[in-house]
Amino acid sequence: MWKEDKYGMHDKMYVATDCIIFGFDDGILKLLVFKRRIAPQEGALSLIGSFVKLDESVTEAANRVLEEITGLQNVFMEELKTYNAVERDDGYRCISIGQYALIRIDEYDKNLVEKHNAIWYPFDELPALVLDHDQMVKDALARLRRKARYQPIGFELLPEKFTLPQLQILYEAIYQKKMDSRNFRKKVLSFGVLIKLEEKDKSTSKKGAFYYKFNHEKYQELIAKGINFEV
Amino acid sequence: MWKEDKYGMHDKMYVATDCIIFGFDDGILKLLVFKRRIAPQEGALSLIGSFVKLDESVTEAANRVLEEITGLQNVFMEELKTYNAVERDDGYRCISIGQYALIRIDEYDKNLVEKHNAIWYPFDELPALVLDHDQMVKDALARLRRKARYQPIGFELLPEKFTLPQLQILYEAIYQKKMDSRNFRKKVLSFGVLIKLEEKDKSTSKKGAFYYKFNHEKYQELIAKGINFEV
DNA sequence: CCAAAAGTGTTGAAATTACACCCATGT
DNA sequence: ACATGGGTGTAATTTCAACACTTTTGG
Repeated sequence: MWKEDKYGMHDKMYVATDCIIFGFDDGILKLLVFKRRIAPQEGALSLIGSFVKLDESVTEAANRVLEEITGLQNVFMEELKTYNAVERDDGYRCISIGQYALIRIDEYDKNLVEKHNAIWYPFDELPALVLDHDQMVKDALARLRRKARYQPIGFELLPEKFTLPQLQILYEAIYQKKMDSRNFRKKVLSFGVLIKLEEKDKSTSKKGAFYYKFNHEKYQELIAKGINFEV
Repeated sequence: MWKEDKYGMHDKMYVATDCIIFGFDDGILKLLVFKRRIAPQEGALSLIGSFVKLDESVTEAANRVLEEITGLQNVFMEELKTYNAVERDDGYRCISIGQYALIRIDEYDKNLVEKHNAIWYPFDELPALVLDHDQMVKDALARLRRKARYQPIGFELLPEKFTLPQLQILYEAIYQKKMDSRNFRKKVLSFGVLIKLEEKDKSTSKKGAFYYKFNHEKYQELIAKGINFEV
């Protein structure tokens, strides 16, 4: 099943990956969690995860579960850190690699999510999760906040077309503080990675707000030059 | 040997950790690498690492090898990322967790280092390393640069007592660029986490430079308040 | 007395913050 | 006509970057 094992004298263990899946909906940051249907811990909430198989990388494993549950591919996902305490899992020695993902909540497949007993929870209503998953969520949120300072990853959480008020609300949700709309616009537009569209979103006001989209090419250029995207 | 294994149907693999060990000596950033004494790849250079045992955490494993080779405990060490490509190691499926460490090069145990066939290499003379260890070094350096921007980890590389010119040379080595000494001092001192000592270091000039030490308590206070240490 | 490194202030530019009103439109 | 959210500019403050000379002292 696998090639010769030259390290036979050493210990092997399970390697798992757990996904901290962020979404943004209705002005609120949400997390996709999973309600166990079977014992042990039936009904308990956990992150979505999987054991890593011998013939897949950790990233592949995470993408596999993510697609199973949301139907989405090519989601923004990044390694957070490993959770490797000896006693973290009472099944057997198992380390888990936390990965956080940002998904566009308008794109995921509702049926799949329901079928897998997964639920979007607003962050501030999040109940306790199994094992060390609470810590993972805490770490992921801290990472998201830090990361959003120097890379415009906020866009990963928004639909293809979004308005500046939406973007601002997202950043306010991430940082948990109000921002000044004039300064926010000035800053965001100064990066030069937003393309203003003709179309307006009239769903939240009479006047309507212009849609923008993210200019990925321009962004790559700037990253290459080492530009700082702090908001 | 271990409690009941409830996950028997899943794959197990080796988990290793590799340490990217930074030192600072003679105004130069250096890396501690290890020359293999036995086949395969006799004479090849690699990072210092170990398999993780069932009864130790990854951090414990890394501290274990680090102490074995340098004699040091309580070294600054932090997880970098995992290296988990399916084919990264030709021995067997094995993921490695990279950890980078900063050590005070005046404190390590020279005899131990020699005994283990380890060598301090200046960064810009570093030859190729085995497996994906080159990538690990590259990632670690990038992380060090980023991290040094918002946390004063530079101090971890210096002796207990250090002078401002030394500190500046270190930062210049990390960022590979000259800095203005007036601006550098102004900035560093403005953080308020340095304590000026009476004593002077006369080893590099007739006039002598005042020693400083790092105020850990004050630093913790500031971290708690969320202060930014960008240099 | 002089070479060599340590130490020190000021000024202009740039970035950041604070702040308040008009606009467009569906009802 | 009015309520609602969208959109805009300016002035004060703070931060950052550039810049050159004096001090100390061992040899």
